[in-house]
This record gives sequence, C-alpha cells and structure tokens, in this order.
Amino acid sequence: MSPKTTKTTDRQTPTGDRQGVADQLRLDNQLCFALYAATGLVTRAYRPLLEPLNLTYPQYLAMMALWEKAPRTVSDLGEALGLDSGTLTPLLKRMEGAGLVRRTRDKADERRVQITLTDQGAALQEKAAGVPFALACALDLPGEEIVALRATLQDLARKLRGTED
Amino acid sequence: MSPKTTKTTDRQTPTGDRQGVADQLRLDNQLCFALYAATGLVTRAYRPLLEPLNLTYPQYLAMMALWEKAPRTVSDLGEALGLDSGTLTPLLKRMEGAGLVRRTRDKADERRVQITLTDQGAALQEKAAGVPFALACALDLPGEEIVALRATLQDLARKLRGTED
DNA sequence: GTCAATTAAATTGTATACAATATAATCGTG
DNA sequence: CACGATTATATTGTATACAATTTAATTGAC
Repeated sequence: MSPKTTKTTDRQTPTGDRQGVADQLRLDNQLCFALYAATGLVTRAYRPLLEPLNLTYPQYLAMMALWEKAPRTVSDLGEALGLDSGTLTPLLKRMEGAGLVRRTRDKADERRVQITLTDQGAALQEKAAGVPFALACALDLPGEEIVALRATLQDLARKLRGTED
Repeated sequence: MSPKTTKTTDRQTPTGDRQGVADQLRLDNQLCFALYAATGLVTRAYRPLLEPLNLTYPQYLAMMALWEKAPRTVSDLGEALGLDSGTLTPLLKRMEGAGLVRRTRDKADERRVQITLTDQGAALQEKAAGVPFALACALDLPGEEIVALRATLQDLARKLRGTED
C-alpha cells in the first residue's frame, strides 16, 4: 500500500486530481453502496422470518400494502411499492397461485385489475404479527435510531420522488 | 376509513391488540421498506448517469471495487460487494463481453478466477469521475447529512454482518 | 501418498426489477 | 359518435439476486 495521509476526504466539491477521483470512487465513500449493502443485509435478515409464512421479501411488502388497503388496483399497489406492472403482474400471479390474493378485472373499468385478499391472505396477517419485532431485535439498534434512520430515508425518498419524471 | 387517533406509534415492544399489529405492519412504519424504497430511487437516479458509460448499477459497483483493487478473485470481489458467484459469474461474463475485464484462471490455484481490468476498463474510471458529484447534487442533501447517513448505514451493515453466518 | 473434506466457480432454477412494446379499454375533442 | 390520445395491464427480453447443486482443484489427516 502506498503511504497516505489519514485525512478523511468527505468532499462535496469535485476534485480533478488523480487521488481525489480515486477516493471519490471508493466503494466505502458511496452512500449508494451503503444503501445497497444495508438493503441486501436487511433482506437477508428477513428471509428466515418470512420462510415460515411462505413469502419472499417483495411479497411480504405487497401483503403489508394489501393489509393496509384492499381491494386495490395493480397501479395503486405499484405506486405504494414503487414497482411497475412488469414486476407486479408476475409477482401477483404467484401470490394468487399461493392462494393469498385474487386478481379480478374491474367491471366498472375493464382495464383495471383489482387485487383482493383471500381469507387465507387476510389471516396471514396474524402470523406475520411477530415479524417486525423479531427483525427489530435482529437489527440490534435502539428504537430511537431506527425511527431516526427511517425518517431520514423517507426524507431522501421524498426528495428523489420529486425529481423523478 | 375508520376513525383513528393521530397518535404516532413508534413502538419498540410488540403489542398484541388488533390495531397495534396493523400499525406495526404498516409499510410506512417499516425501516426495511424505507431502505428498499430509497435504494430503488437512488438506483434509478444513477441510471441516466451510468447509461453513457454503458454500465448497469451493479456493474458500476463492481467496477469501483476493481478500480480500488485489481486483479482480485471472484470471491474477493463477492465479499466486497456482498454477492456470490451465482450473481457475479454472469455479471462478470457480461463485463468481459463489454471489454472491461478479463477472467483468467489463477495458475497457482486453478480453482480461482482472477478478474483483471482491461485498458478500457481502467480508462473508464476517468469517465466515471463526475458521477459521484452529479449524484450528490441529485440527492439534494447537505454534505454532512450524506456523511452521517452513510455512517449510520455502514454501522447497521456491520452489525448485520456480525450476526450472519 | 491417498482419499475424504473443503474450497472456488459455475450451473440450474426461481424470483425480482425494469425498459420497451403490445393490447385492450376508456376518455376527450370535435 | 367517431377516432386519436391516453390509461391500465400484460408481455418480452435482459439483468440482477440467491438457494441448491455440480465440478474441479486443493488441503489435511492418517
């Protein structure tokens, strides 16, 4: 390793020098990679908790959205989850196959598909009741930090949603 | 909608009552969903910046890992990125097809595959130099908040990596 | 040294994601 | 009411992800 200063470079302005560029492109200096890695690890932490429910992680998110509000259309669900029909259609078909939801064309507007919870799908909420607490334990973070981090991320998401289209 | 209290419920202890369970399972109360949504939005913000480089977002992460250290083995890269060979092998084959890296069996240990940067792959770092700053602008967050959020996420990741195996 | 155990990649199969396109239904304007 | 524009979902094709298995090479205990 070449000798380096120990100065941390949390630069906000772009630097053109070779070392500056290399530093700016280090994985550990990327917010995006910190997000990517944390999301992957959290998803992995959910896996053993969701396996008994026979749900994948995105399916669990979809079920939460449906426990909040059902029936709702594919688009509505897509807005809530940030997913499009290309992702949701096959996901919902699998969930239909598993007996959790029904997909029925809206009679008032045949373009729309309403997603309804089956009895089994609604009942699954009871079994999922312990999941958030179990995960909070696995995270091993004080409650206030979880709340604060969540708020920061929701803030970031709000800003990014504003500049999308 | 049924009438509800406006009390925010950032509970850390599990509650068994119906409303408590429903609240605990609301999407907006999940740290995991905040992470998931923010990651998706950030990834989308990268897309237009990476398109001129002909890189997908995971490929961009892999390139950053390789600009930091190359050649390195598939496993080593996998540890850095949190990915296994099932994901990396096809990803690296595509990057090899694009002329960014070479994949060569390690002569000292034929089980290993060393990933080397081609001249083109190394040169791409110059073109990527502006990406982190451009994205920081798109995030529209003060630098200190970016640094703080990154540190919090790295902390979370460290804890989760500890409890994996 | 031999062979079971381990390790490193690759492969297979399933499940997201998303861009681009296709299809069908509804809307809006004349 | 006709018909182009818009909307909602589905489909197609490509690219992650990851569990489970396979293959090939190396290590280690004897």
